[in-house]
Amino acid sequence: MKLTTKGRYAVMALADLANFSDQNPVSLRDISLRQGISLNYLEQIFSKLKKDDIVKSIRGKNGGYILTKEPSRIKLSNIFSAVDEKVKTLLCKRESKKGCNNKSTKCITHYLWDDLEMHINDFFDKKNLGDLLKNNLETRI
Amino acid sequence: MKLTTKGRYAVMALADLANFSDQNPVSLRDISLRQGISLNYLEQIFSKLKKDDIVKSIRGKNGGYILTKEPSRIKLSNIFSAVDEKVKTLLCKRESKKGCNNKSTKCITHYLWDDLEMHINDFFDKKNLGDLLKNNLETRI
DNA sequence: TCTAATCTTGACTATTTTAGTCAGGTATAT
DNA sequence: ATATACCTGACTAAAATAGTCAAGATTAGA
Repeated sequence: MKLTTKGRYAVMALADLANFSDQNPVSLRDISLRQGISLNYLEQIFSKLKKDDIVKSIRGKNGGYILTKEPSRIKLSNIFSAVDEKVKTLLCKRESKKGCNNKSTKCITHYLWDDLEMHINDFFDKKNLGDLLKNNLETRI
Repeated sequence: MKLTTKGRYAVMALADLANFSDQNPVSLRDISLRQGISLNYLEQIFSKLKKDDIVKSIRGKNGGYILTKEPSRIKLSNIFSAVDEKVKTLLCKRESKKGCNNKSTKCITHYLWDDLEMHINDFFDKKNLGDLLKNNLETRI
């Protein structure tokens, strides 16, 4: 089980965005330089964030991105789902064969996996970008 | 983020083992047939489970595997760590560059990932094979 | 109006991981 | 003896990851 860089980068980039945008949009180029993430990759990530209405874009010179809402109103679960970072529990492929996914008899790990999935989603649902920024401020010197 | 089949299969196989071993060892061939998991793959998995002392083996005819302890004493976290199913949080590779992993300044997502890792490990630490068997008995018809 | 900075889009690709397979062994009950 | 198990290591196809690359569309400012 692993977390991918896409979700991580998305969070880092949005945190950067929140930090550096005072009214003015922030360009991906700046984020790329500050966070050490490839510009092209950031473009991919931001197109998804935009589609899910987490950021909005301003084109042309001096353009860039800004958050559509306050950091405290952006849940991490929103960010992850935007960039397809989700918990996949590898559903049993044996539905027809052994009756998992069949009302009466689920395979023994079925509920366990469901349970974990809820647990993790819950975790990300409770944290927002604002928490992260605050926390980072406290723990940094 | 996803869970792999290896951990899932390990749990299923061990549950099967617990169900069908009344003193006698259970062969992988039987587990393979009952659970629909490839025999060769099971062999790989069980060699790891054995190395971590979760099962022991009896070779030769009428041989097989048995649990080394009661199901209630086998934590799921033990099983997963045995088969290398672990939470990998993709540590930032930028240690030297930006100072993550450096005492004073961790990158903004660092604590978040640590936190999640603990959260998940905790989840698996609290559940054991016995719970799973009991639960399965209740929910099945 | 030109141009540089910026977003936009889609196709492409190398690497790694996953989920196994395959081949050949060793041990032991009967 | 021999069939039934475990044991081990190398191999591999498919998928996911982590990007790169190329060509365009928009717009601020000179």
